[in-house]
Amino acid sequence: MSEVRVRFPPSPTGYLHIGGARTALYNWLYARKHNGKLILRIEDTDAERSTQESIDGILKGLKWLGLNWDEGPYFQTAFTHEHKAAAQRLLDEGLAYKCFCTKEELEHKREAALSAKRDYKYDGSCRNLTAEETAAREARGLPCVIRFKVDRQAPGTVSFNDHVLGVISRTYNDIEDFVIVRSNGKPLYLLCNVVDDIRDRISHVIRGQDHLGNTARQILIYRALGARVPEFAHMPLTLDLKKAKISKRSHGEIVAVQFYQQRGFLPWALCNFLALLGWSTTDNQEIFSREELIKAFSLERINKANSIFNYQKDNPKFFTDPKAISINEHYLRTMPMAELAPLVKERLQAAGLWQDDYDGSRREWFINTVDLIRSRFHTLNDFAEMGRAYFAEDYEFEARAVRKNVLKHEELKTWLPALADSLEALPEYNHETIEAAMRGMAEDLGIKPGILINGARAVTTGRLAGPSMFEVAEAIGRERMVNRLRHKTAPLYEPD
RNA sequence: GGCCCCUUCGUCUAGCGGUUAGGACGUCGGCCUCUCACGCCGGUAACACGAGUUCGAUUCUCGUAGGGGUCACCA
Repeated sequence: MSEVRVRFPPSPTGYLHIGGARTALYNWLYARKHNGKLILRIEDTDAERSTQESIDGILKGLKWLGLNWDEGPYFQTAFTHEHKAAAQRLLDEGLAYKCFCTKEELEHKREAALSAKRDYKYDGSCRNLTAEETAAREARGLPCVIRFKVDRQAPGTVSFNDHVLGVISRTYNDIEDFVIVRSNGKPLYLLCNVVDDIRDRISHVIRGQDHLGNTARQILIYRALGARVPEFAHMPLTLDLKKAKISKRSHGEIVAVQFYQQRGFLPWALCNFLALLGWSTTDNQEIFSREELIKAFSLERINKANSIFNYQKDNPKFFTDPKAISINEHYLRTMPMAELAPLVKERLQAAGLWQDDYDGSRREWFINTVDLIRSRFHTLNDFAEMGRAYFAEDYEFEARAVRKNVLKHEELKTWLPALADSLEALPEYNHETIEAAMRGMAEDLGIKPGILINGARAVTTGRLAGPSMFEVAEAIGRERMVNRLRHKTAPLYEPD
């Protein structure tokens, strides 16, 4: 079996979105699984819309996701001469012809056909022009496009065995003589893409089902060019809740890979989620390490039906597909601390909360603290936001926490500073002695321990909920705890 | 409209003639408990419809309906 070579060919007209990322992921998985190569090719033939910014964004997105490529990025515009040469060759061999019909004429015919509810296809007006007629028109300086000549005689249908969908066929009659080169001399996507895939020796074309309609025409080009036709696998599309294809234009940042990076997603968690959007295993495994996923992946297990990206706009709890969040949470609380620590570090640095000794003398404290708080976090950003009180003194107080756990008990104004005294006096300061102190004090006061514990939590972390208060107190440290209980309690009782 | 593809819980899906139709996420209830989360236990919830084939259809065939894609001198 020949080498597996797949490609990801984004057109740089915007950011990398999750649909594109998923296509890249599937190609990447297939390449890795078969020890093949992934080629990155930037299809920048549309000079109008292509931007350097977009190219940078796409490359950055792929790198962040960890989808490394083996060749490229190649740029389609660098091979324009090849595309033109291919068109010329088709022309020379009589497999394509020049068409002098104007855009206006065609537009007119198209509209007429449409309004008459007829199917429109190019009528082949210029197909049978003699060499002399063609030459005469060229001599008059008439602009022309080059059309591929679809052979309507032979077999009748063009078909291929799609790795996802099975046998797909289309009759020649349904295929019009399509344009491969514009009147300004620029070759079109259909041609460029094939020429590039031939040059890059692509063995498997794994792309979205939105390309299904291109495939038959492209196969015709492969054949006309005498090239081997690659294998095809058309992935289902991802739609929104209203079943519309997701797009940058209509869905904005929610579909941008960069958005997930900003919101504190773990790159592999996103990959894992994307892999599951349209692909599964028989045993229903859902959490995969890189190696596991590469091993388990196969084109044949890709679902035929489109899948829905399940997100509700303006839902603060689920700012994206709940499943994506849940997978992210899973990794967040189970991944090795050695891998998580640097990621948290980045976020703390960005928030100005990082201190260098977290990497040095206080490394153990840092690791333990992150480990302590991670189980109720959803994203990396939470460490700097919900977890701010562990790393800074200027944390905010949740209104509900203050109302429910502080203001409700006027006496806490004196109890909590008293608790500070007792913590300060402890001969040993650890979660066990802290627990004994707090419970003991509650008993002495004849109150439920929860009142003291929850009050302490609200004052020292600003939050209604969190990990075991005794461990929190240990993590925050005696000095800071005592200080917070003494000085941050009373002000909460003062009206704004 | 033509052509092509698709159709199992709200969502992602398992299933490849005989299952109490399974799992995950969400949701609901419970346990745990200093709160919340984690974790654990349990509940809710699906084969689009109609014919056929068959002893038997979620599964095979054909229709119908619905959804999607595509019909450019965009990629």
